[in-house]
Amino acid sequence: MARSGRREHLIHTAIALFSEHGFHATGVDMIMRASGVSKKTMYTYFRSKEELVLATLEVYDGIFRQHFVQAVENASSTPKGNLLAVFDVAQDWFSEDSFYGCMFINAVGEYATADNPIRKMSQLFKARMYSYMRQLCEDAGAMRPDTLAEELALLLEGAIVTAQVSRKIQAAETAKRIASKLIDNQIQA
Amino acid sequence: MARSGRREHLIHTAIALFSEHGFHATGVDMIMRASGVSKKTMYTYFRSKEELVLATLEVYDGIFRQHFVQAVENASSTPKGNLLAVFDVAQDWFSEDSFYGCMFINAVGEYATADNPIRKMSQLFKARMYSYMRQLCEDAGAMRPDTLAEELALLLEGAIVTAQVSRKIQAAETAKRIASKLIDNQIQA
DNA sequence: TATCAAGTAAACAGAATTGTTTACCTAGAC
DNA sequence: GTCTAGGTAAACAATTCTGTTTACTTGATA
Repeated sequence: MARSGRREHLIHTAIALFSEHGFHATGVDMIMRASGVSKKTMYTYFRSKEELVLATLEVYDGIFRQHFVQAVENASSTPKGNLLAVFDVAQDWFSEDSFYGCMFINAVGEYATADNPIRKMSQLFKARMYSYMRQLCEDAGAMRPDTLAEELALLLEGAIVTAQVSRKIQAAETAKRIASKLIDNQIQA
Repeated sequence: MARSGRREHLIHTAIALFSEHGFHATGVDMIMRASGVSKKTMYTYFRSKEELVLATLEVYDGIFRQHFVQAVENASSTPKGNLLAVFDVAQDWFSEDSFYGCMFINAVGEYATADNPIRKMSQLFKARMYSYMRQLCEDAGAMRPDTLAEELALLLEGAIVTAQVSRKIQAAETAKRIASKLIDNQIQA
């Protein structure tokens, strides 16, 4: 098959393997064998492992946020409901068998130097998530949407890491409970 | 020198290198060269790299928590003040040049499988931090110390990751502001 | 001073890493 | 059917990784 779906297939395999085993621990051989693609083909689509990592993160950014936004919007039709739904969606995420924390947080743990493009991409992802949440805050009529979004984003990060490290799925509920108070403080019913 | 400080020296070097570069990306050669110790000596103190990683995390657990508790206790003499000081101490930590996030969170990103001893050690560290904070909550006369400690621990995790990934030192202040409300809700002045 | 434990430096081994090259195959376009 | 783009499988290269071994050095001690 001369189908160009190979690149996407490689990336989807890479998402799964990088998530589970980390970036340095996942060799290109592993990815190439798992996706049933020859090494030569892999290196025609990606000039280096770093390029593959970057492409993987970029695609995953799109997939994750699209899914996230979709799920939040499905859960509620009011802006305030959406803000709370963020944490319900998070809980569903934490409950997945293939939950290994946030891929971008993990990436920064492995590529920490300030100028590293992988690091930068992770930072960008977080900035985009913040942007989305800030918009929700604004739509919900928050008095200080910037502040509220910062707070809710921080709660989400805390829940993710707690679920990942301490295996506490209910961290999502904890975060939601706090979020609820913060939201009520800024939005009059 | 037949001094047995070599083991400690190796571990301290390892703490710095693992923090900055991650675990898989840091080879034993790097650690051994950086600490001016021959490879043979290194392998007499640690039977494998995994053993070195585990010893490093164990020592760092002690160092970090001792420093943390000390700093919190120095900052305030009242239990309630201690609870808030947690986030001031965190901000100082985030401001260090050598801040690369929480070593244990990063470790779980690289060693994710449930039964991995490195993973377990990270989980234990978080449990110990929680214990400490729970004790502070109890001492401060919180109505539900378990709940409050869970909330504050989650806020701390969120601040750590936000400071690490998004380079927002002020995440500590954001967390502190939220913490302050939660504490006041559970403790009558 | 002779001894000995503990260390260094460096070679070595074997596996695994990223990346390249070579020889072969195979489905479609013509 | 033939040609060809694009693929596979596998060998190859160069480096790096963990871990071992060997030969030499040094400092404390009896």
